[in-house]
Amino acid sequence: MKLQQLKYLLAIVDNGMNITAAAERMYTSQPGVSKQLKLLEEELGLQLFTRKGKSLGGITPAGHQVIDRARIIMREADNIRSLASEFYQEEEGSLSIATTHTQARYVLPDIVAEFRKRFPKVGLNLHQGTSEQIADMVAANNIDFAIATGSNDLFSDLMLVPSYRWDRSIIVPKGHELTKLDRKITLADLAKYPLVTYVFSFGGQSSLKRAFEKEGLDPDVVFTARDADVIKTYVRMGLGVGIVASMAADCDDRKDLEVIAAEGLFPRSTTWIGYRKNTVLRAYMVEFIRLFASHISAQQLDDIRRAASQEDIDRLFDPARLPVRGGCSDSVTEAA
Amino acid sequence: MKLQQLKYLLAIVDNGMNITAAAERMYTSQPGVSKQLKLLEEELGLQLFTRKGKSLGGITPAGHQVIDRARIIMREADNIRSLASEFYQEEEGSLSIATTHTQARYVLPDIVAEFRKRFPKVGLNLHQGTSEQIADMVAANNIDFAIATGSNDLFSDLMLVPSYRWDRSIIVPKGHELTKLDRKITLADLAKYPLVTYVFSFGGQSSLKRAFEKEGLDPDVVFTARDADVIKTYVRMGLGVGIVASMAADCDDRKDLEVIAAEGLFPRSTTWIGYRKNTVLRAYMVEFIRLFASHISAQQLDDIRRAASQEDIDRLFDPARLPVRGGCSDSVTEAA
DNA sequence: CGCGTTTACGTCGTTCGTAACGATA
DNA sequence: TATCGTTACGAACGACGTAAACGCG
Repeated sequence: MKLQQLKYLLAIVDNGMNITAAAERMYTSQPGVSKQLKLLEEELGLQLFTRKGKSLGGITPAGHQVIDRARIIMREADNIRSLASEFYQEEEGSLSIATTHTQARYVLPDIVAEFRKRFPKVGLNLHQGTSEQIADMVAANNIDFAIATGSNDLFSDLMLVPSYRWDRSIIVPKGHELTKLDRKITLADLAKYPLVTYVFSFGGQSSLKRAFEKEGLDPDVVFTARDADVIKTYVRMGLGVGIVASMAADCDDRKDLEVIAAEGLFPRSTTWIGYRKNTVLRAYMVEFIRLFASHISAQQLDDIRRAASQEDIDRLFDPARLPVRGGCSDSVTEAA
Repeated sequence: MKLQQLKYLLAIVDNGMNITAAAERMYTSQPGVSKQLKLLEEELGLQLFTRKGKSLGGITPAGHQVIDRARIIMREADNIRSLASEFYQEEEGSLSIATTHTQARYVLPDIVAEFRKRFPKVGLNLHQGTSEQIADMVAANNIDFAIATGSNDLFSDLMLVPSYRWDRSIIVPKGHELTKLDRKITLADLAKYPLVTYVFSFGGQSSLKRAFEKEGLDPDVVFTARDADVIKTYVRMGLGVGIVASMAADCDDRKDLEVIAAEGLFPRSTTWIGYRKNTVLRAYMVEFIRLFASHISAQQLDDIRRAASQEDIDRLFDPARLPVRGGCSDSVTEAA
C-alpha cells in the first residue's frame, strides 16, 4: 500500500469514477493510475469498484470503507505537510474560502485587504455560492474556510467559530411613507407593502418568513433575489420595500435610499466561519479567523487551534455576547 | 512522503531513537532507515529529531506533532488492511492480548481454548504484566486487547468493554479459626490475623486497603505478592490469611484450603477488555470479546463495533447488571 | 576502540509515459 | 467510431544492501 495509490483512489472517486479524468487531475498518465488501482486491489485482495464491462460502475461496500480510511490518511498527510510549512516559518500557502454573497460583497473586502497586506504570499481563492453550494464545496474537500449564516446542520463536519451577529435593515426609496412614521416600525406596517428580499428557501433566512407567520401576517413578497444588490435595484425601481442584512446597507446606498434599522423585528442571525475538523490551522489561517471574528482574544484563538470538537469551541463563546455588525460606518459594535 | 518513511519514523521512536534497533525490527538495513529518515526530514524541511553529535538525542516539538499524525496514518493503514482481510473472509490473523496474572491463569484458559477451536488459524499472543506494564504495551502499539481490572485512568486511549465483576475470597488452611465462626465474617475478624494478598500499589487493588481504613482498621499485611499462586503457597505454609480474587480460588485449592466468600466485605471490582480507539475489529476479535464478556448480546456486539467513543459503550451496559464471576465450578452467575 | 550514524556505490525492483490493444455503447 | 480501461515495453528513478568512513564517548 502506497500513499500514492490511496491518492489515486480518491482522485478516481472524486472524479466520478473516471480514471482518465483522475489521471488528468493528477497530472499523470491514465495507464499509471489504472495500474496503481489494480495493484492496490490486488494487495488488499478485494475489489474496490464494481466494473461495468471495463468501466468502473460503482463502489463496493468494502470500497466505501477503504475510501473513508484513505481520506483520513490523506488528511493527516496534508496535516503533516502543513505542520512542516508552519515550523519552517513560511508565510506562504493558499487559502480557499467559500461564502455567500453578502459576506463576499460587504464584509470580506476589508478583511481580505488587511489579510493580503499581512500575508502577501498566501494565495487567496474566494468562492461564492448558496449555503448548499458551499456545503458541496466543503464536501469536495477543496475549501479551507466556509463562511455562512445559520444552517449549521448542513455543516456538521466543520468546526464553526461564531463570528458576529447581525440584524436586518429595511430599505425604501427616499421619502417613502414608512420613513414618516412617528413610532417604531412594526411587522404589521411592513406587511402592508410589497416586499423584496432574499430567497426564503436557503438556510436560516426563512427565519424572516417565520417572524411574519408568528404574528399571523402574510406578507406579499413580490420578488426574491439571491443577493442584496439585486434587491436594492428593485427597491430603487419602486417595486417594493427591501429587507436586507444590515451589512448590505452601505453608505453609498444612503444617498438615494432610506435605510431603517429593523432590530427587534426579526431574530438576530449569527454568522460563523468554519473549517474542517482535524485539520491543522496554519498561522495565516488563524490570523484570518482573528480578522473575521474580531472579538476573539489571543487566548481564545489558541484554544480554537487546540479544540478537538465543536463543544470545545462553543464553550469559548457566549452567543449573547457576540458583537453585532451593522452597515455603513457603524461597522462593528459591541454586544448590547 | 511515503508510508514507509512514516513507518520507519515510528520504529525509530518506538525503539528509543535508535536507528540500528529500528532497522533490525523492520528487518532491513540500518543505512536504509537512516536515509529514509533523512529524506523525510528534507522533504518536510525540518528536523524531527535533535542530534547529539551523530546520535539522535530527542524529538523536536515539530517532531512530536508529525509523529502523532504518522501514528494516525499508520493506524488507518492497518485498518484498511484489516478491512481487506475481513472482506476477503479470511479467518486468519493474529491477536495479541496483554493481561494480568489472575486473568491469564484463571479466566483466560477456557476462553482461549474455545477461541482456538473456533479460529485455529489465528495466532495468539498472550502477554502477562502489571497494569502499568500492560499500559506500556498498549502504548507501544503491539497489543490488540488489554484485559485488566479497574485503573481506567491508565487506559484512557482504549475503548473499555466491561466484562464481569468479581468479589474477593478469603483463603485459609483447613480448620482455621475463621472457618469456625458461626456468623458472617467481618473486616474486624480479618484484621486480627496477618494477611497475605496482592501488592497494594497496583491499580484498583488498593480498594482493599481502603476498605479496612474506612472502618478504622490497620491490618497487618505480612506479605504482598503479584499473583494468587504465590499467595496460596504462603497461606499453605500458615503464614497468614489470604485474600485473593474469587476466580483464583479454584476447585483444586479446596482440597487443602478453606475458601470463604468475602462478598460485601470489599467493593466489587469490574474487569474489562479494552482495545485501541479507531481500530477496526476483525470478526475474530469481536468473537473474542463475546467469549470473554459472555453477557453481551449480538446486538450489543454490533453496537460495540460501531462505537466511536467510550460513552457509546458505557451507554450499552448497566454496571450494576454485569455478571459476577466466582471461582471453581460456579464460574459465572447472573447479577444479583 | 566500540558504538552508532552517515556516505558511497552497485543492484534490483517499481513507477511512469508512450504506444498499441480490447471492450463497450 | 468514440470513449474508456488494460496490456506491453523501455527508460528513469528510487529503495535497498554491502562496504567503508566518520564522530563521539
